[in-house]
Amino acid sequence: MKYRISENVIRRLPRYIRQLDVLNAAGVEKVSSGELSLQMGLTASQIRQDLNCFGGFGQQGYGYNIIQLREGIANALGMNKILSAVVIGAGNFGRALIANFKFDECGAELVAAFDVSPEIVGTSISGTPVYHADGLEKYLTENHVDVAVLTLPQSEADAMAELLTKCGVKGIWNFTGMDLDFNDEGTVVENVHLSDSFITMGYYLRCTDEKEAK
Amino acid sequence: MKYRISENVIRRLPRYIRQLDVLNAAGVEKVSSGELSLQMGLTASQIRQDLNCFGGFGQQGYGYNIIQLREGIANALGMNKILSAVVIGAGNFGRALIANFKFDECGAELVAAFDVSPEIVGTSISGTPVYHADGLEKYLTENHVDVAVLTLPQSEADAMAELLTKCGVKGIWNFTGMDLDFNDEGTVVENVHLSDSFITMGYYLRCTDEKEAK
DNA sequence: TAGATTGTTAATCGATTAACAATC
DNA sequence: TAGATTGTTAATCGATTAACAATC
Repeated sequence: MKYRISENVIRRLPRYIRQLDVLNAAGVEKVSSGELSLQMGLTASQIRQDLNCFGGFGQQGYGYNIIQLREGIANALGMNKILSAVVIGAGNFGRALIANFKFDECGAELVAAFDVSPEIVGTSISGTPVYHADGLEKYLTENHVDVAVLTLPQSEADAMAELLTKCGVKGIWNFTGMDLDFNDEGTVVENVHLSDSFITMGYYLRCTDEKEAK
Repeated sequence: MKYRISENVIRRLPRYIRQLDVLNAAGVEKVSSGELSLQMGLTASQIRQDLNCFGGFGQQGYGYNIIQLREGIANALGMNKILSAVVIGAGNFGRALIANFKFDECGAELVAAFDVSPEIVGTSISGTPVYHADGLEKYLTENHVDVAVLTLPQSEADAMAELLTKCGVKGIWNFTGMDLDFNDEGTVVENVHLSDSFITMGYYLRCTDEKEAK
């Protein structure tokens, strides 16, 4: 870590990892910033700048070794330090994440889910036990949990966020559709707004249509 | 539309809409850029710049009328022109979107879902009929579909994307976790990478921890 | 009118791109 | 060595912020 790395750079790092994984799976061993730039739609300059925020992953005249670079970026992101995670709210969306989201590929381990519905409390989803939300506080004091995935109704989001921070949860992956802001605390909140994503797509889509209509 | 509006601005517009909805629900009638800036963690300057990409929504000495501004932004985003959408792949994730995603609040209407699993083909999920994927091409030629929500395995993503563009689908909301790039076509692709979001959160989380450890 | 707040221009800041010397 | 490509500095570009005149 040189000095402050901009959020733009950080948010590009997972993309590099994905592309490197694709190349690696294809049996490629090395890649140059020029090649990567074509594959990813970035400039070679930007790629070299980004990667140099961390350290000399490359080698002049050769390029970047894919496995080494992949590992370097993952380390820079801290992905080698596994985070424990719980899902709170096992509705449609929560269950989809439990069943399909690759926590392990993101440097995390899903250890439990919590809900209030008697139909699923006590069951397990894809190997993850579902406990009653009443026992959450006790669970959090007895087990170290880094991240909570919030997939419950907005009406309960604020109270839950408070409980979580109180119990030492340091990250909230927030799917409630309602921004949670803890500006001055040590809690990291990642607000996911799928609707924003859809609406933005709609905007560009309608733009394109207009252009074509002319 | 003045000239080219930057993507940064466009991606902030849905956030404004959300905040305005919160204020409106609370019975508030007007808001100033200064108030909004505090609520949203932006600068008042930036808010005024953003809103002026479109037109004089505000009134000097008064601020912005919430309902009017809300409508103005929605119009700028084209949300009044309803898009028809289909979900392709009704696995856990697809079903969660069908059941829970508010297409109508995003200027769209979900008209059908497609899958191959005999257990769900022929059923309907939250009022959305699920058809067999074999009939997709025919369906698309007979019904105008603007947007396809892609929630199927990566292995099928490329072929499906090709079919969709061939049949005139203009937007792909891509949840496959694999980037689809149609640089030089009229198709708009919005790649959603939940893993990128999680990994980024993890990075900031671990940073915070390190700082606190000192 | 006086006060408030916008719309808009100018200044600053940061991010991206270009260039090139270092070096494998 | 000659060629390729990085690491890094300098130049450019765009986005954010500050300032203030216009005006409700």
